[in-house]
Amino acid sequence: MKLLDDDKIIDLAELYKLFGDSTRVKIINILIDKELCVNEIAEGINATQSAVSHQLRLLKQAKLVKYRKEGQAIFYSLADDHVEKIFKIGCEHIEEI
Amino acid sequence: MKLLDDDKIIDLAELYKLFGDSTRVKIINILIDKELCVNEIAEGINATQSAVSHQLRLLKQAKLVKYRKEGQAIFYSLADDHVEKIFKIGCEHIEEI
DNA sequence: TTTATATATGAACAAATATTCATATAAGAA
DNA sequence: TTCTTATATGAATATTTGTTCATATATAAA
Repeated sequence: MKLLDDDKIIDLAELYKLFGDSTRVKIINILIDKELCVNEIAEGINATQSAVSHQLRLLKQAKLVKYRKEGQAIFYSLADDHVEKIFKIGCEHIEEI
Repeated sequence: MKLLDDDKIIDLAELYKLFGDSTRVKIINILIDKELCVNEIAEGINATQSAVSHQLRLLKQAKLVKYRKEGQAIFYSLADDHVEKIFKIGCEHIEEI
């Protein structure tokens, strides 16, 4: 295993940072296997619409979630399998401690 | 996939948070496949001994690294395969964006 | 014992960040 | 158009967090 260069290290840290907040982890968790609109997410995780929207923006920027408009609603879902994979490998780790 | 309860969500976020800082990612990266003492780590990643020591304390608390004393030196290494696994799955993700 | 080396730690400071509140934008319904 | 609903966003605030600096602890060498 070679050392990553600094740019990649920073990218990697930025990626994990997004998983490093409980509101965002809740969002990712609730989006596993389904798509939900912002309000549904907010209700589902007991957070305000604003807080969820702010966090979705970060997840969207990092391409961890994708979205689809339908009327007034905007449905969010996980962007790809990697997101769930990263989530699940973390779960495995905390189960084993 | 069921929703994790709040305690697990918090544990999970705490775990990822540790991967969400470039100094710590560098430490984890440099410890893959070998053990190093604090000074070697500090030199290897261009950080001060103090900064590295502070971060090692966090990694140690979370059991992401283990250590072994030998004379004055303290050799650190990754605690288990999970750490490298989490690291590598993150690498895969950033490679693909 | 004194000196040197390796590591850890507490306090202070600066920077990053999550939430709240108010409000803006956008889309549909009346 | 006006009203309602859904979402986004900017500013302010409070909290968290990483680094630095100084110093403490511990081990080995002289």
